[in-house]
Amino acid sequence: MSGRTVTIAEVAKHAGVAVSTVSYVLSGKRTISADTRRRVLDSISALGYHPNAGARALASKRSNVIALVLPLRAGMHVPVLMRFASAVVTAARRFDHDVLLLTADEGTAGIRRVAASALVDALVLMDVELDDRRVPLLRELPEPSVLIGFPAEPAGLTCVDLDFAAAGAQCVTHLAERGHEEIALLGAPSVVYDRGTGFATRTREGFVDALDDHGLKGVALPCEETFDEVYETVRDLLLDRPGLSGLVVHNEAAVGHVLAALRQLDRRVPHDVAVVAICPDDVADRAGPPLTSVLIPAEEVGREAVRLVMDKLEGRAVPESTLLTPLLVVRAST
Amino acid sequence: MSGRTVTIAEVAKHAGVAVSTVSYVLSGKRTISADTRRRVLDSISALGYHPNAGARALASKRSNVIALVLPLRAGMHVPVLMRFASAVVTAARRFDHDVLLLTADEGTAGIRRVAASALVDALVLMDVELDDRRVPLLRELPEPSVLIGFPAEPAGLTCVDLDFAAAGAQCVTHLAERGHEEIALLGAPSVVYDRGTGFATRTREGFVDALDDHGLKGVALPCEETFDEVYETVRDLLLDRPGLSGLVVHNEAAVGHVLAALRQLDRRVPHDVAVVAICPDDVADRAGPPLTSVLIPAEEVGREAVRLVMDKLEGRAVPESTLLTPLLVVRAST
DNA sequence: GCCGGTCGTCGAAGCGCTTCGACACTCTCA
DNA sequence: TGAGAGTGTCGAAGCGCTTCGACGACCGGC
Repeated sequence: MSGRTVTIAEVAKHAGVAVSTVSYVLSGKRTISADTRRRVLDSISALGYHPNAGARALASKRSNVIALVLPLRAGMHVPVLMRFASAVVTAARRFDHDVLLLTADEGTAGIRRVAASALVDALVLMDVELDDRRVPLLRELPEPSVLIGFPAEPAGLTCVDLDFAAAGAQCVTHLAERGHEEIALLGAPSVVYDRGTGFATRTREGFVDALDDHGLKGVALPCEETFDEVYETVRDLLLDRPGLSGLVVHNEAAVGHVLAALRQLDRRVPHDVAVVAICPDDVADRAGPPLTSVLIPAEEVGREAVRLVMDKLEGRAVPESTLLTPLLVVRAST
Repeated sequence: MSGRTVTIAEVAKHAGVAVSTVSYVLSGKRTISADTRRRVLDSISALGYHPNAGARALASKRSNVIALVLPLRAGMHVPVLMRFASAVVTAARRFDHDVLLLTADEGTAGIRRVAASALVDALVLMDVELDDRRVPLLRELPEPSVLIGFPAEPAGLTCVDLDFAAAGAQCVTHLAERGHEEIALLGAPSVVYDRGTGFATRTREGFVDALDDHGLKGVALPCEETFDEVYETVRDLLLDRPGLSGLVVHNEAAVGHVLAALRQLDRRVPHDVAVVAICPDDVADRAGPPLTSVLIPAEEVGREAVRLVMDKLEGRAVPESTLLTPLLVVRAST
């Protein structure tokens, strides 16, 4: 067992080989005979050896750590973000990497710091705005990076996300097929649009374009997150548009309030008003009634982001843009 | 500007001093004349020097990284957890440390790995269960650790949390003062109690004990998170206990559903039923109506956890148990 | 039976930093 | 005035690992 910390030299002595041989067994960068490998591996587990991360990073110029930059801004739905984050951590481990968590307090200085100090090999950035302050920095950084989300000018970057425009359009198509003729999109809080967060804007664009394509009447509105504000928004919407019979909700925090408001306004779902949500599956499932929804494939996006960043680390070419196809699941609300 | 990466040797040459002098300027571990310090600092910013994290860790046996172990289990309210996490990151930066994010997939192996490889100097663990598999490991690890939450047997560990028993009691006291005679606690989902998560259990104990102290009638129930289940729970509760006029809700995900259910059952808040929540301030504020609540001081807990872990790293003695006093804020619901 | 080519292993040179002991000064006080 | 006690700085020895070049041993081909 371990008294003190075990070094590669002790493993080498125990196995009766050179230090470099142990290193090559571990990295597989040179061929090693089956017999020697066995002995080394046995010594490693006998002594409980763990390579020292600092020494490894110093010698190899690779820390095997990637940064996850997660600003946690106002109006963002945290459980969704954490799905992405969690998926990134899990995927990174598959590539034998760990994840350093960076929040927004330091601004871009934190990114610069962890990159310049070689604390991390690469970066994954979340909650990307259309005009994101981090983007110019990424362009000049030698470390590879991947964005989850798209800025306004994504050329030269590597971005991955759900195709929110297609998601917005798919909701419209679904409601059109159900025979609805006038519908509305309740989107993110207005602060999120003001900030120019890509996914909110792109959903709205997809929604509006699809209205035209299907010849539907409709409107796209931002939607706040307190019950009272949601109630007012829904009430006014129904007053203004008596013909409205379908609602697309792209706001995880408000979706429960929307359903409560409809109940209070004596509209039955889906009989009087059909509701489609864009949200994670479990949020849709947990609502009353369970909601037809376009799911946000957080696990897949996170996994893909890590795959891309690893490809870049290995010097492989990657596409600038990766858009995942949305999938609409029909439940009780339409 | 930086072409390649700048080393301490280049800084030393540029400033006309020895490498060790630069190091001492940076660490402050030996006295350096004001003049020399100036020159070194100037060279550092002229060259854009950033110490290499790996080299530093190797030489000093300190990585300046702490692990944040965040399992994200079922039934936990993620936005609340992320407040803690975010507070930990911010506080760690104050001490010039970064945060490595560990999730549950690897189980205890991940903890062992990052500790043994000296990737991290210390650990902060969240979402602690009464009988937590990580606890025995922590006891044998040479690296210091702090738990956010309390296991059943916290002796020998360092734990910090809101005093949930006091929080539960404080809600009862508040309702008693308002003249309520029969009340109920709607707590976490039953899976959380089954798992033996400390905070849920301790709130319930504080609640039940306080009922006795104040001579109130009452009951403590788990509470699921879908609207339909919440609705049934609330409806049955009101049927079974016609005299019930106060509700304590300790479940961030259900609190909106509880209010919606009460509306649907034609009970006005606070006129027919008073509601006190135990949740973050903004959740309480955003509800309809805004809720009297005991706030969960996530920022303070996170900050305190980091302070404790830094004290332990410096070899200072720390209390085994740190309980933060709950604070009840009166809003429109009582 | 000798030559070139693999294969498997070794030794040593760093990677960029911290830290220890040494040393030259300058003060202070007997 | 000289011993003793600071100051401020330097040089060198690692920290534990990866990687490069070297070098036997062994192989097949002619």
